[in-house]
Amino acid sequence: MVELETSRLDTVFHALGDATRRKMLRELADGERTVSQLAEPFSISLAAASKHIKALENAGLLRREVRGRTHLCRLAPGPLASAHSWLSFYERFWIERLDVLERLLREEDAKQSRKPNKGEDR
Amino acid sequence: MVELETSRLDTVFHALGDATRRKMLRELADGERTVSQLAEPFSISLAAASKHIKALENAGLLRREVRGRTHLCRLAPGPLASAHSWLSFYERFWIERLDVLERLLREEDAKQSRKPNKGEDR
DNA sequence: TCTATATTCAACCTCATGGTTGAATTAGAA
DNA sequence: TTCTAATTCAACCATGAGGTTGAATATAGA
Repeated sequence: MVELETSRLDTVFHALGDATRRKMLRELADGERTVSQLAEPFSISLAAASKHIKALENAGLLRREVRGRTHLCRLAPGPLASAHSWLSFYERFWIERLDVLERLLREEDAKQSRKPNKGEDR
Repeated sequence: MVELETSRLDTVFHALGDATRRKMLRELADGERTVSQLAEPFSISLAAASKHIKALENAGLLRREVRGRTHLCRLAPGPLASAHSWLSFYERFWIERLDVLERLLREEDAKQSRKPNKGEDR
């Protein structure tokens, strides 16, 4: 039970580490899709697409409702929120870097305005 | 050149899809570490740890500075920001769900306060 | 210069992944 | 009932990932 969270993040990030699956998620963001609709944009077999969909389902990123012979898939955003919040821990690092960048630009700016305008009209 | 961004996300999410590497990043969040320092908490060979570190480096998540015979590693947050912002696109979906949850709880609450206090003193 | 330390390299093993194809399953439609 | 459509299953293949061990490389220190 202790490592359940960890392994969930494993499967989520693993699922996201494939462009095909990310595109499928993007598609699901626009609404429900059947398996064949999700497979259509890709030049892979239906069986391959079915495996990708199962990977998303295992990661908890997709829920399916079987309606007769078609499977209706929809986005399940929970694990995306988890991944997002995992990443948020590191937010201070990139914000810090943006701050440094901004400071440097400001200094450049100050230096420029102290100099006589050199070759720029307007 | 077109698919360069996509493949970068591939390697980033792939790198994050392994608990060992995530723990290494977490360690780097506390400061610079050498290769052996990063490897120390894990019961794997140094060569294996070296491969993990290379995976992080390939994903752009880690920069290394060779200082004599030791390699100083530090966190490179840029790709984390990219992954974070990729996920942010889906933010509305989980926020939506939280809103629904909140509404349901509020309704439950209202129902409760309309009822006579049933078995709760205070 | 010699030795010990930090790290990578190369070769190898095992298992998972992503793909294929053809058959099986299940449900709509005729 | 029979045909067709939607999907999965099973078997297979090639490749890559993560692990090992032992040798190679390069630098620090005596």
